[in-house]
Amino acid sequence: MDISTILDNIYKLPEQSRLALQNNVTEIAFPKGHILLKANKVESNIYLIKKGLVRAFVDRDNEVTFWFGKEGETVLSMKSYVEEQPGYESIELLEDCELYELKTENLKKLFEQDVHIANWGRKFAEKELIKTEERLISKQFKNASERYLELMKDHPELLQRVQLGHIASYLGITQVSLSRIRAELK
Amino acid sequence: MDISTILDNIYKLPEQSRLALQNNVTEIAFPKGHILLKANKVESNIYLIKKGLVRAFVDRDNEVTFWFGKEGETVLSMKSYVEEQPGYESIELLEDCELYELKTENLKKLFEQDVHIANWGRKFAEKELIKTEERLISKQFKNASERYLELMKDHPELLQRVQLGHIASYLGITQVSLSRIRAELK
DNA sequence: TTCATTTTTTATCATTTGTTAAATTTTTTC
DNA sequence: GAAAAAATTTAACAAATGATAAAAAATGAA
Repeated sequence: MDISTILDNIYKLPEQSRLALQNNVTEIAFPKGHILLKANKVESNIYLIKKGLVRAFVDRDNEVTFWFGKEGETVLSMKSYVEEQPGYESIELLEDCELYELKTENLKKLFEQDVHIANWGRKFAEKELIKTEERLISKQFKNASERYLELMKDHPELLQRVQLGHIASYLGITQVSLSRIRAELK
Repeated sequence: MDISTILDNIYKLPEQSRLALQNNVTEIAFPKGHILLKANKVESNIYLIKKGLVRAFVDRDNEVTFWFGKEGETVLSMKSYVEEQPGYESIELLEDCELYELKTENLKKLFEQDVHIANWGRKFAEKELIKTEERLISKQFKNASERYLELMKDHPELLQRVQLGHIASYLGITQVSLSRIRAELK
């Protein structure tokens, strides 16, 4: 996926602003299994996914996956990005990935200088906010089985690309529960 | 709570930009029980809470409260604000409220014209996003009892101001479950 | 391919949360 | 302040999900 397509999908930018952003982007690739961002660390880059799949997870006694990112999506340590504080999540590559890397520091300078880029950043946060809020509501309304069916409907490709343990974690249930649910649906 | 304090708490604005925002704000009051924003409707205003308490809820077969807003917080129909589409939530006043009203249309013009205000809007969305993401993670890590204790710790005043049925809904459990949890904690 | 490792499923039992109904307490209204 | 209404708690049982262990299936390495 092309960098200009990714940027414009978030918010359509005037050519000049989009180029200003693109000029700060470098391409980089990592293999499956690589840890791109680490929890409890102030991260200084964000990434846009050109190709591949990643997951965000929090690791306390057990490990909880709470986000998947694929082509066109933005990978960042939310607390680092917003508050310049150590983040709660780690990002692991679930497939070999090609990424566009962008230094948070440079992005923040652009936010101050260019109203279009500031609005691009605003739209990015707003869209993520809606997605997160909808998931929170879905979690409160629906049982595990309904959430699984919803995920199958909205993101069927994830079922092909992600192992079920991570899917279960994302749905907020154990892998054993997910197996049971899948068996009941047959 | 003063409008300039509320605005600056989200993101410190230069005097001129802050005044541009303030000039678009009008004060308005509604009594407890009033429905400020309605689900399935494109809402054209957002509100900043000067005084009082509100809840956001989704109403399908049962009613789920997923957000409380108090002094200094921003009330909006997220889908209306971001996508100009009918929102999923209604907002009910849990106390008599004094509000600052701001037309979304005017705010969006300011976003295009003033880079500081655009960054104010960006920061607002980013901060809400972190709060929402932390709640989603909390819901996946913690059981009902732990979430109740967390709420008591982080927002003890809510327990005084909100009836337990709404708290239970916010925690994602039934009122009966919450009563049981409270009894066990004694 | 074959063996080892990892992932997924199945089974059993324990725990948590939901449902319904009734009792109790608190709040509101007259 | 008394009666009515609303909110909260308690109780008993049902349903959903978790925990643990073992079996089966899929994947990866030699």
